[in-house]
Amino acid sequence: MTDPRRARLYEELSRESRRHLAAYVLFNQAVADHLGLHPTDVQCLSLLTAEPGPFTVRQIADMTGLTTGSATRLVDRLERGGYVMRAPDQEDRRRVLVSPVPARIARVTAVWDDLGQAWEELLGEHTDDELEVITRHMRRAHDLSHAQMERLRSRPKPD
Amino acid sequence: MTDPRRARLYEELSRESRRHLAAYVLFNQAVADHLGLHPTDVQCLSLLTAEPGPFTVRQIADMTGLTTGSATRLVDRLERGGYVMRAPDQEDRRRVLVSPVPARIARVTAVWDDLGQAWEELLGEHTDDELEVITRHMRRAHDLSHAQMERLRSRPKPD
DNA sequence: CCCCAATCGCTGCGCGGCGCAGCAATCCCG
DNA sequence: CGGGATTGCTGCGCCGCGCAGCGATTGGGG
Repeated sequence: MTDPRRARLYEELSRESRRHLAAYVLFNQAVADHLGLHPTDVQCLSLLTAEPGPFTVRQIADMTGLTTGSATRLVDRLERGGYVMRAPDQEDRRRVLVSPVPARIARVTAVWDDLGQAWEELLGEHTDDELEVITRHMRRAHDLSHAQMERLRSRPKPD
Repeated sequence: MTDPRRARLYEELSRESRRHLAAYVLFNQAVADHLGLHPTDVQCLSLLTAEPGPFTVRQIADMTGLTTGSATRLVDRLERGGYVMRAPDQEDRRRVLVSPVPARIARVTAVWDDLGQAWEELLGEHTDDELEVITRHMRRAHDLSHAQMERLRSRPKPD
């Protein structure tokens, strides 16, 4: 059951995961400082560009974990900065479709691409199989985090 | 050079990484809400428990990316909540050593351990080699993020 | 031995992101 | 056609955060 070697592997992965995530938070903050934005804004742009298609304000709120009110303010900032555009949805006139502005977004992706090369060097040392293993783990970790988060939200708080 | 299959693997890993990181941020926030803390506080506790030994306020500031002033306030909150203890450093009386309070920290780790089981199930489907691949990737990604962050900080801002 | 620069942690101050509650507009369904 | 649900927006207050400055302490150079 508790193979000490496996336990050690788990422990180490846990540790590295925390450090990795902490580093990401710091890195995200550095990018935000560099661009004169807020970490939330950069995070939002990352999500907007990760998947295609315009998003509604509500979708952005759900993705970032803020309320619709704060999401409105977030889109306000991004729109004022020229990073996104608002457009009314003809199908449902209550909705507002938010689309990234490629020309402006390029300033952000330029920072990412700058590291992209270093990233590719890092990934280049992996075989196809290894990359798939990592990717699969990411996806499953994402699904698990998501499920646990929802479970956590629908549970009575201690205190 | 640009093997389309490799390019697709990179693309997919990039996408999953973003989603994974976004999910972590949301999950971290959910944990914070659940405990009545702030995401920063939870993040700090995660780092405090990831590595042993007391930390100075400055170390905490560096780890979390905030200023020493904000780190002081952070430690204030954690101390008021009973999660950490302050202790003067005899060797250097300017410093203050911050140590986690295990009994109180247990409330946080309890939340994590609750998912720990699901995590082990997830990890259990991997072979030892695969786990090492993932761990190694995490570590190298951490190192790269850290290096890129420092490079980003010591560079002139656009605008 | 003393003096001065550097470091550490703490504290007012103001900014601004955020949640909350309420709003009008719009859609959906009976 | 009417009532409830949904969407996005807006005051309001809270509070985390960076900034600048403070005293205390340390280490090093003259």
